[in-house]
Amino acid sequence: MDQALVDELDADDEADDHTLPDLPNVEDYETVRLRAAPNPNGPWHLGHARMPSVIGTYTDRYDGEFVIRFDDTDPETKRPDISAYDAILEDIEYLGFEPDEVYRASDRIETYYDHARELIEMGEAYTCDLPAEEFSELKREGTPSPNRDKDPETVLEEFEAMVDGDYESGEMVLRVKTDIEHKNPALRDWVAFRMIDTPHPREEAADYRCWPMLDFQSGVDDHLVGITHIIRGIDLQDSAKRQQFLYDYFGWEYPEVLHWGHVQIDAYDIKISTSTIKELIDAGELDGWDDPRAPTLQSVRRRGIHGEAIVDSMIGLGMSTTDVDLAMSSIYANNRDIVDDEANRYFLVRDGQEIPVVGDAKPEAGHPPLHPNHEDRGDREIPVDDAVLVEPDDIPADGERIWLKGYGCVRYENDAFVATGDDISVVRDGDVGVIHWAPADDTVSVTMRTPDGDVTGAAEPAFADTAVDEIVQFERIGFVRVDEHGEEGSVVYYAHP
RNA sequence: GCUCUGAUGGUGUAGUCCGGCCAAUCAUAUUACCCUCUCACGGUAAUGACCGGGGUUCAAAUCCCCGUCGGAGCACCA
Repeated sequence: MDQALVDELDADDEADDHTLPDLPNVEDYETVRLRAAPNPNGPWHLGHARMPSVIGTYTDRYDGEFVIRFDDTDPETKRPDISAYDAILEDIEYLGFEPDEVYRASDRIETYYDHARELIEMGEAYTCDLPAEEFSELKREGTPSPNRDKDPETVLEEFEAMVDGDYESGEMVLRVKTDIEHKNPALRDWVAFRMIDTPHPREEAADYRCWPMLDFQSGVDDHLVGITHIIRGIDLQDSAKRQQFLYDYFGWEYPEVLHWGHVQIDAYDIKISTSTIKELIDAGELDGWDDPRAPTLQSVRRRGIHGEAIVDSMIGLGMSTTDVDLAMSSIYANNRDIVDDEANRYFLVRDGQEIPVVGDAKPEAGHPPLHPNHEDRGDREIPVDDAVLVEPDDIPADGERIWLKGYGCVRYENDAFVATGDDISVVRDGDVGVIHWAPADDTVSVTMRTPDGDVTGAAEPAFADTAVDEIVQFERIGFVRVDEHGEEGSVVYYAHP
């Protein structure tokens, strides 16, 4: 490799490195450790890809470590879906990252209990049996709960009763003492543990009734697991401030923390939320998480979009705290970059109209190339017997010529194509348009599943040679992923133009 | 009501900390043209933005103030 090329590559690397801002104070830590903390309530939608994309990119940059922690501490309202744990890990793998460690909060309940006990002994937490609305009222006016001054022994006793499941849901909580007059009401004496009657779906955790809230669980874990930088959404803006009280009591250093806004994706009719998608699947309006109409990672994966294309787009969003709209066209452009060179070309005729081909100048077959930029890959062979299929919109006016790509020029006369014998110069001169086509016989029937619904068509015979999982381009239509070659025909998933 | 937080073209982003090199970067999008037996790829060009108003300054996207608009939290959700 010559020096100029090396320099150029280095320059490229550098440019890539700086698409995301540097993390703060990385030099203060031996190893940068980042975590994604998903709630496993379903497979991921497109928006979820941002966290692993950014974290994975940072871990690569700093040679750090990537931790996944399932924050599955609400068996009821955010009930985990038992199959989602693996589905999410697969989604991460699809995006091209491999977590160094995987935790489940529901495995670590005893640890949270231990820290709660410690906190109680320090006198910094109290059990509170006030109904939620009543406490909320007091909090608004900055009045402490009457339970706030209980002595630690009583608190500990009552907390152990919580742990033992002696209370019903709603009867008792453990609150962290913060500052009941804090100017930000969101920080006043927040709940650390509450009772939940519904058993956790994971067998290992099914016996617990006393569950930590996110701010407690996540705060304790981030420290214990050695997270150096926390990246999270603006919905958790106040979390760090809440958890800071905990860190102060325990004498811990709070990790660096960054926030970002929400991501919306254009181009989908469906609302991008796990629960909405789940409802649509349950109602039978979507075939599953990988339905091409679903805004999920499983869906775009099946459509042949590389995880890398998604990661690139996510990185392009940067780290701003404002809400952002991600255009699918950005993902498509990235993907086209990746697949165009490799994707061989084929013809698919949708809604084909059969038109006889006549004339002495009629070739026996068409031979379009597999790839216009790679002659070495050779040609396809499309035999023509008596007729071809073309798309209705492509049929020229009576008396006009059209070029059947890879085959030759024909004139449309009396509902038939008459071979003219013209050479390619008629196309180069701009007199004649070029269209794709298929033979009338021997085609492969194809169902193309798209985000806008299914389309059927007939593909040229050579399409049968493609492999399942291969990305090909149907000329003048777009890129598709071959999903299945079945008895009834083939199924492809449409990626993008 | 209280508390955070933000605002650069259609979209995303750089620049904002440390004012001048910013008549504002890059990508995407759209539109033309070139290339081409695809409406792909590649190439060229065009389009298009500093939320508003004051102030400080020789000089403001950048600093200050006031508005406007947006997002978030004040859950026994994550």
